[in-house]
Amino acid sequence: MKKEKATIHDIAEKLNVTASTVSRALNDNPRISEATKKKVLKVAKQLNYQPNHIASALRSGKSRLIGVIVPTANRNFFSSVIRGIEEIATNLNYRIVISQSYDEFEKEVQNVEALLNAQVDGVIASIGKTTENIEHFEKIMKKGIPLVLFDRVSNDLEVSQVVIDDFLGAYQTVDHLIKNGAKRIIHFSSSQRINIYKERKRGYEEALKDNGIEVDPALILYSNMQLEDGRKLIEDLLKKDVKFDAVFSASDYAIMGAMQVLKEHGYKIPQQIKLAGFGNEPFTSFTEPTITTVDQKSIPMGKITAETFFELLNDKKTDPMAKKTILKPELIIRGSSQKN
Amino acid sequence: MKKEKATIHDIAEKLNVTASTVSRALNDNPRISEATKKKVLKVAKQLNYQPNHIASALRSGKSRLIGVIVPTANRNFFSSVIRGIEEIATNLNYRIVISQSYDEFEKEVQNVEALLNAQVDGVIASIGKTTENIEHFEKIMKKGIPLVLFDRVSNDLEVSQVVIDDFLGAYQTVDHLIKNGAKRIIHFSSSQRINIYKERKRGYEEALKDNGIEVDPALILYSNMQLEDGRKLIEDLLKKDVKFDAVFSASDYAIMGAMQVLKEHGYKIPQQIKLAGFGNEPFTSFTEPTITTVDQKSIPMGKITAETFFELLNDKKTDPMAKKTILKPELIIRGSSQKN
DNA sequence: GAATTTAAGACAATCGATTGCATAATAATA
DNA sequence: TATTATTATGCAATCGATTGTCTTAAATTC
Repeated sequence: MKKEKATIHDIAEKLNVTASTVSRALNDNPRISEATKKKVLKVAKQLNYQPNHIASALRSGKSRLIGVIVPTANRNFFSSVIRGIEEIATNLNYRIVISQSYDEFEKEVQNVEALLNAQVDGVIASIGKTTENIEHFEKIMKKGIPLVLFDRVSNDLEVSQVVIDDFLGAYQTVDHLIKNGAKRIIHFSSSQRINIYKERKRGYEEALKDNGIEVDPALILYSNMQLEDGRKLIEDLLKKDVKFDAVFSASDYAIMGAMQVLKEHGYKIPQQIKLAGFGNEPFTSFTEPTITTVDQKSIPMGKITAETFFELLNDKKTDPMAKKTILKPELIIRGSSQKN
Repeated sequence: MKKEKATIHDIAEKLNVTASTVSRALNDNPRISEATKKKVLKVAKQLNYQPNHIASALRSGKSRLIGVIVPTANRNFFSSVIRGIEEIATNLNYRIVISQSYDEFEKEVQNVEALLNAQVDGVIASIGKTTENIEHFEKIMKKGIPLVLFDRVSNDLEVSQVVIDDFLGAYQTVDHLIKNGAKRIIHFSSSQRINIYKERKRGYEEALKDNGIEVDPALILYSNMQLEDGRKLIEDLLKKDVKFDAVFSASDYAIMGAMQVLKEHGYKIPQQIKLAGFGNEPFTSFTEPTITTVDQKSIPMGKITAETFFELLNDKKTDPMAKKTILKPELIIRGSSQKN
C-alpha cells in the first residue's frame, strides 16, 4: 500500500536501461527506438509514474508556471480575464499563479519579485492605478522571459499588450447618446496617467466635436469612479444647478451611483437624462432602466492575452516584436440611453 | 551588464565558505555564527541574490505553492474567496495556483492531477456540481498534504472545511418572509446531492414548520438556478395559476429572473409578492426594488480557509483532526421582502 | 570484406539548495 | 594538563529530471 512515487529511475531499473533513456523515451526523443518507448510507457503506467515538474523545472529552467498580476481578483472584468487565461494555459499544460496588487505600487513590485523567485516562465499583468515607474516590469524583460500586459498598459514599455479600443468604445457611446438627442454630456473620468481613461476621454471629446458640439472642460469630472464617487459628483452638479442631459461614465460603478441619485431626485431616465457606462458589469443589465454600456470582451481578452504570451514563449527569435492587439469593444445599447 | 543570477555558491566563493554555510546562514540556522550570518547577508544583498525556489522545492519537497480549484474564477463569490486566500497566502510568502473545474467532474480530476504534478504543498477546493466521487481528493490526502474544502464540500470526506451555515441563512430568510406576511412561499433549489442546497432547503422547511406552515413539496422547484431558470420557473407557475406570495431562491441569479418576470406581469414587489435570494451578488443592491439576500462572507471565507490550510500545513502531528468551520451568514434585508 | 555511417543507449555532469554526518577549533570540566 | 563538550563549518550526497558526449553494435557503402 505504500505509494512511494515512482521516478524515472524506478522505470529505468525495471527495464535495465538508464534514467536518461527513460527520460528521452518519455519525451519522445528520436534517439530512442519505438520498441523501447513502448516498454517505457507501459512500465510508467504500471508504476503510476507522475513526472516531477519541480525537478524538470530545475534542470530545464522551465517551470510551466505563468505569473498573473491583477489589481484585484474579484472584479468581474479581471476575474473574467483570469478565467480566459486559465482556460488557454491549462490546455497547454501550464499553470497560472495569481497575485494581486490592490492597485498599490509597492505590492506590484513585490509581486513581480515573488513571481520571479517562483521561477515563472513569464508574466501577464494589468498595471495598478498608482504605479509610477516600470522598472519592475523592465526587470522581467531583462530576464528574457515573456511579459504581456492587458487592459491597463504602459506606453513606456516596449512590450506586447492586449487592449480594447477604448477610444472607439467611448466615441461610439457618445455618438449614440448624441444621436439620441443628448447635447450637454457629462463625462466621468479618472487619472489621465492611465491610458484607458485618457483614451475614453479622447473618444468622448472627438465624438462631441464630430457632432459639432463644443467640448466644455467643466463637464468633465475626475474621480476614482466608484459608486459613491458617481453619487457625489451628480449631487454636486444638481446642487450647483448645472444643466446636462446625459452622462457618459468611464466606469459602470460611477454611472450606477449617478443613476441612483438622479432617480432619487425624480429625474426620468432616459427621458430627461440619458446614461451610459463602460465595462458591461453584470449588474448593468439588471437595473431599471438597464444601463447602456461598453463590453470589454474580458474572456476573449484573457484568451488572446494568453495566446500572445505563448507565441512569445515559443518564439525563439531573439527580439520578438512587441505586438499590440486591439480588440473591438461592443456598445451594448440598453434602456438608459434610448431616445425618449 | 550581464545579470547572471547569483546562487549561494557565488556568495560562498566570495566569502571563502561553503554553500552549505551560506544556505544555513540565509535560513538563520543556529549552527551559524552571527558574524558569518551578517557577512552572508551583506554579500547576498550586494550580489542581488534571489533564492531559486525551484531548487529549494526539489530538495526540501516544499514548493510554497497552494493549488486552488474552483468551478469558475469569474463568479463573484469564488473570485472573492480567491481574493481572500491570496491575501493570506501572499503574506506568508506562498503563491496560489488557480485552476477551474467548470463544474465538470473530468476537469476537476485533471486539475487535481496537474496540481499534484506541479508539486503544490496542498490544495484548497470547492467541489464541482457534477462531481460524483471523491477519489481524486482522497489521493491528495493520501499524499499527506493538506486539503481544505470550502462552501461546496463533501460529507464523505474526512477533511477540514469552511462553510457558512446555509441552514441558518435559509431559516432566517424564510422566517423573515413569513414575519413580513408571506404564507405560501416558493423555494428554488438545485441538486440535493450538493450540501449547500440541501441545507438551504432544510432551513426553508424548518422555518415553515416552526411558523405553523405546512411544507408543500409542490412549491419546491428544482433547476440549475441561473437567471433563465428563474424566469422559466415563474412563468410556469403563472401559467399554471399557482398561488404564492413569496419566493425564496437558493441563488441570486434565479431570483433575479423571477423578479423580472413578475414585474413584466405587473406584479408589485414586495407588496404582492416578496422575494429573497442567496449569495449577496453585487447586483442585488442595484435592482429595483433591491433584493433581500444572504451574504456568504466570501472574503472572510477565503481568509479563514487559507488560515485553516496553514494550520494544517504547520501541524506536524500525524493525523490532524478535520476541522469544520461554520461561518455565520448575514441576512441582508432589502426592498424586495419588506412588509408592504 | 574493410571502412564508414548510423542508431540506440550508457555515462556522467548539472540545475541550486538542503541536510546528515564528519571535523576542526575552541571552551569548559575534571 | 588531559578530556570532554560545544561551536562553527566543511564535505558530500541528494532531490528527479535533463542533456552533451561517448560507446557499442549493427547497417550501409564501395
